[in-house]
Amino acid sequence: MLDIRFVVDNKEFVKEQLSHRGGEYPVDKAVELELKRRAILGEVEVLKAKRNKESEQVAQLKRAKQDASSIISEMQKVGEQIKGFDAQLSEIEAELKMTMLSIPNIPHNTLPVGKDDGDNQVMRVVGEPRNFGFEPKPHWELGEQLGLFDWPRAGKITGTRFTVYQGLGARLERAIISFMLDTHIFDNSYFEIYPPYMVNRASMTGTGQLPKFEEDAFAVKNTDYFLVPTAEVPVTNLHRDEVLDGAKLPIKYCSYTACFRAEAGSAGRDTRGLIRQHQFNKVELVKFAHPDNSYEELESLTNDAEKILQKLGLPYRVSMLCTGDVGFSSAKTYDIEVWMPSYGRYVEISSCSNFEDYQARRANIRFKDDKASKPRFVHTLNGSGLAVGRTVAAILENFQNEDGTVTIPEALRKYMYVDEIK
RNA sequence: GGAGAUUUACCCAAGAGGUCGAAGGGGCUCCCCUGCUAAGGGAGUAGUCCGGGAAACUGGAGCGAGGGUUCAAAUCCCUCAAUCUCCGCCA
Repeated sequence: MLDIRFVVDNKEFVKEQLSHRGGEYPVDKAVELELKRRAILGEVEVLKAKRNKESEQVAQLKRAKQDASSIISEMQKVGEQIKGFDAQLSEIEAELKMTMLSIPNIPHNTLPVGKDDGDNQVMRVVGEPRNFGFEPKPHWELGEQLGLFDWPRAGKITGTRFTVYQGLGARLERAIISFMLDTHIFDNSYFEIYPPYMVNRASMTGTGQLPKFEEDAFAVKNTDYFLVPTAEVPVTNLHRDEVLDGAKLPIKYCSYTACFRAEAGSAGRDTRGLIRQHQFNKVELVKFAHPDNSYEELESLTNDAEKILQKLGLPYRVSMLCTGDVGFSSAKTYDIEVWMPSYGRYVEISSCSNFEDYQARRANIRFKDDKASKPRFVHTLNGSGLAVGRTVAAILENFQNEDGTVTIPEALRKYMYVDEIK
């Protein structure tokens, strides 16, 4: 969430910046509520100060065994007034909070102004799509022929958009998870976290999935828990309501989890293969950074994620999302897209974002440079490093051979114990 | 799932409806004292959030969380959460 004081003091600027996202946001309403809140707060606090003083008088009179009934009856009336103001205040504060939660982050000024993904800016293209010299197969066909996946039975035991991996398919998925984690731990110096797959409502709100996007999440019946849509949620919330030591920033975490998404708005899209699933694996990178250098940290986080594709030898490109395409909580996002022959285009495999203090304010994650200084909000960043299922798809498709076999990239062989899938 | 206990500041911990933003330890910071160390003596040590103010300063909130009772709540009542012990069940 944005800083309400900043919004009050810079209302027109905020509205102008948010207009680049397209869409309407209740900035005026938030400002109005905040001003009302301050006015009532001023009144009620005068009354409370009076009550505190007079109650002190009562205590003294009682100790001296004197009569205090006139003050008490007067304070009864004051108490009623306070109660009325407090009720108004909590109503306004609740409404203000909901309003602020529905206002997205201000896009960073380096973003191209644009409407949708057509206006994103390609930063670099690495590697070249291979010239096959034969008709390449999509990964779902290869996977079926090689016995890596069992979608009919996945449908039977669970439903659509779920996958049963088996044999070398299961091993490939597991190998990629280990390879990604090891790269980030040993090459890139991240600290590994293995969190719960369910989180409570406060965590989902802290990172911005709630209240606006509740229909995208799976809720666990008879509880107030949600299945994690990404490790970003549990890992970022590790430090919710904490004050971190500024000297320890940046804190760098990597985390493997399964991820669960309802894909509510995606009916009919990517129905075949591994691209869009209700349950998928992902290795996530999360950073808690100092505001002074969070944009450098965004560059290095993106490079860390790219390193996976480089080591695997997969062709990819990196784009900066435009103002109309950047996510709700993000100030700046780079998408990393891998070449997917069956789609004949690049497909998103990682999304690396700097949320600045937007998430940190929601989740109340602060730091102090030293003991004497005031706590400030950290900048939070995250990015996939990478989505595992889509990596499996990319490997199968990009490294397939004419005879239907798939060559395992060098970097994965020590995790796979075989050089090819046949 | 059942029963009981606990939750107070950096840590441990005392706390009666009014004198409590909170005794007492420990730790930490500074000072004194001894050749150094150990020991001893003294002083300091509530952070945080929301207001007002140019500032000095000042008002309010804050004892696990949220409600309630009361002129007044760490203290009484209710709901919830976490931790511990025992029982049950289980990988």
